[in-house]
Amino acid sequence: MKISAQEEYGLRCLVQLANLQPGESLTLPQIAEREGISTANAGKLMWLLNKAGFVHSTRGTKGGYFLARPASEVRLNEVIKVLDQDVLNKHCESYTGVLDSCVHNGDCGIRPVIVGLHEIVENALSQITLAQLVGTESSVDAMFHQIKGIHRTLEAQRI
Amino acid sequence: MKISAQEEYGLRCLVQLANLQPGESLTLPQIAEREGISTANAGKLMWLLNKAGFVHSTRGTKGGYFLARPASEVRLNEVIKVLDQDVLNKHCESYTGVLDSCVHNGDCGIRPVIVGLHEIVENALSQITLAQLVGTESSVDAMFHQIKGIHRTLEAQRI
DNA sequence: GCAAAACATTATTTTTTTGTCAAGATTGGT
DNA sequence: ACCAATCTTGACAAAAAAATAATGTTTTGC
Repeated sequence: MKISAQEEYGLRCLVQLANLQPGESLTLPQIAEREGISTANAGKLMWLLNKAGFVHSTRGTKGGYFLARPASEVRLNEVIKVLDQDVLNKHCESYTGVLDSCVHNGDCGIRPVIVGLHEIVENALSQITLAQLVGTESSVDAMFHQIKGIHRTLEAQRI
Repeated sequence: MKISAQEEYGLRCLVQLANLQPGESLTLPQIAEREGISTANAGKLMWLLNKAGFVHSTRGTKGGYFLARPASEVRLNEVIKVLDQDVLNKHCESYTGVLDSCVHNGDCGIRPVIVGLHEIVENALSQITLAQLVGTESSVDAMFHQIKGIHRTLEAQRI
């Protein structure tokens, strides 16, 4: 179970733009160099993010990329959704009524697990905005710490 | 972000064994047929699970696979860990001190996100046992429902 | 003891995912 | 107008993951 390379590096590139001052922008070579990936690869990621409306780009000599929306209004679950098909795969889409051809219709014991994980991850990511990832001091650690504490509580109650 | 095919089908095969009565076992062709995968593929999954000590197998005409431990003592995070390398990838292993070659050392804004998701998913899976997945009525839905409710509470508090 | 049924293990092929290349299009500066 | 820097986009190559094939080993029943 993992974050795909596209998801991870796409998100990293966005964070770079979130760290810019108003009016600044970054070129593809600049972005690529900082992430240790090729310019071509960065280009594809930025193209996805551009198409989805997260960034704007200008061509020409003084061109580059910059955020299309304030960092505080960009939630991570939306970003991830664009960089890959979905936050979690849903092999059992019949659970949500989309697909009926799954061999596990009827008695699929693990379907609730897959769907439940999907919603937990989506929920956690939806609570994080790009703005929380700028600079070195992030408020993300605190949030995850609190969520983990709650999980421990659940466990103690033997749900 | 997704569960790999190996993780999903391996877990499904285990659930099949968890649904057996004491003394019963299932052959590879039986397991494969119920999951809609090839016998060879099921064989590899069961080999992994066997090597990790989750199942036992007997050869010969009356052979087959059965659980090596009570279903109530098998937690899903352990199963997933065996079927893939880890519950979530850790591109930034320098965070835990394992790898220092990551280009993002020093100012990696998304590292807490990756590590935090890792722990959330691991934590959720550790609360589910194979026993909770037998039959049609599972207690997993209820657990996830409660966790999701807590996430909503967090959101309301604007963590 | 022999044959059939079943698991064990390694190698190969296929598919999917990632990453790269190259040609085109747009802008800014001179 | 031209050139250089930049983004855009489709085709292609490499790597990883998944699935299959093939060969070997063990056990049961006769």
